[in-house]
Amino acid sequence: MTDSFKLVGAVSGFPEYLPKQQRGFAEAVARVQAVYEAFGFTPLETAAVERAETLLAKGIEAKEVYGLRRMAAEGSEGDKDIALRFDLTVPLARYVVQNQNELVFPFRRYQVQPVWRGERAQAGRYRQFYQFDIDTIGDGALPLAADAEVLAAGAKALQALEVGDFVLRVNNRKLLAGLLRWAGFAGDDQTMAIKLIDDAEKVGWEKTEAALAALGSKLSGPLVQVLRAKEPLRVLQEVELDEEGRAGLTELQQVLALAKGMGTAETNIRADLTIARGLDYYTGTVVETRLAAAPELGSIMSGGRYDNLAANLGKKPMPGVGISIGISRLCSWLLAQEPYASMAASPAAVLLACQDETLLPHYATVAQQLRAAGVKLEQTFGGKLATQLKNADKKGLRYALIIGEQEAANGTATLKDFANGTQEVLPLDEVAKRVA
RNA sequence: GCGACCGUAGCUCAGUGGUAGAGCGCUAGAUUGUGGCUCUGGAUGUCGGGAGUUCGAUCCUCCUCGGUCGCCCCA
Repeated sequence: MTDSFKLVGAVSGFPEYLPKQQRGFAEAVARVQAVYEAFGFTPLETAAVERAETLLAKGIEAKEVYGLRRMAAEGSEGDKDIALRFDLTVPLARYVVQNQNELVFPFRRYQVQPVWRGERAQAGRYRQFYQFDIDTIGDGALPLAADAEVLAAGAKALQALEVGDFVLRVNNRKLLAGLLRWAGFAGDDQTMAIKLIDDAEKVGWEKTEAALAALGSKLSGPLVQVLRAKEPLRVLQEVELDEEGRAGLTELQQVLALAKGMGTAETNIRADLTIARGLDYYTGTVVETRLAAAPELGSIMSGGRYDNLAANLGKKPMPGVGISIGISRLCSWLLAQEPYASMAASPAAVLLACQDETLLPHYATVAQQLRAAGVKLEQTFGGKLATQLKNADKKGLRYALIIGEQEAANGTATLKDFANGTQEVLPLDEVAKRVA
């Protein structure tokens, strides 16, 4: 150990995995990726940083955004307008506007990258975390079917992850706005009311109803009844909505019907008028998702329709719709579940042990032959055999190959199976077949 | 950014105003080419850092740094 640098702990809120967990995370990512590619979403990565101006354009709180500068930057010396992205949607909007002549619309992309937020770290809440997003961006117009498609793809992704029961709770901002106007909220009061509704599950509906009344609604009681109704779409027939509200209702009904038509199970999706979403760029469909097995995680997949996000950056309207899986937070629970929990720390299936260091040239040949035959094989180069085997078992390798003087001389190997403790001596060219 | 709690072995933690312990892990052996189980032995600590009180502080006080949880916000 050198003393040429000072070793200090990892920074809180910037999680790092152990090998086994990292493989679990990679597995989760691969499963989601496979689903999204089946829908034709194409992979994309964007830069970790954006211009601060771009990030802050949408009324995001500046205190949550990390700025970037060189340690020794002086005065007006560059880089001070650069900041780390806090989500993947805003960078996507910028990317699409910038490359609109090269892209084919509607543009479907998936993106799994870290984002950064300047908050205090807590359980399942990090300052650096991965999001796994899909979005579809239209050129001028984007049909409602695109909303349904991202919901259906997201639901399939969660199934592929084997998260158990879950529900996509879908609402529509236009409908919610109409409903709030019906209840007497307009302008800033409407924004406040949305925040109150967003908080309701945490603080309780009684308090929320009182707060809504205090905010000036004569209809806070009926409003809460409608919001919480078991079958909100039926109850809404009784409410006299304005034109925008009715349009939102129609959109919501269509999106649900289309998503089900695209294969989303009846039990995995439903209308929920209490879903509001904090971010103010949503204009239509909004969705949050909760796991039955882990409700404490909150929403692990959320998103919605934003008709104007890209319009701020370019001239043409570029409506988009997308959902984001909070895969770091999800994994804080998921990696303790099967099949992730019993995942091996090593990707290798076979340990080629070193029984005798003078045989290393022979081992090298054997290793190459087995890898060429498709065997994932890890080698040790010395040490006690017992320790080699112990470590291989601990890392989750299924087999060990032991080759001593005698085996080397007659072209065989002892194959040990950790799963049941058995072992047998085999000709080398049968080993690959046996461990396949 | 605000509030509460916590910092003792690699990890999880116990403990006392008289300079420290358990479990797990690590390691050696029982078991001379063989892991997981069992048994026996061994190593490991600036008791987070600094200052103060005291004959003496890991323990009491203050400051500081770090962590956890809650609020805000959200994945």
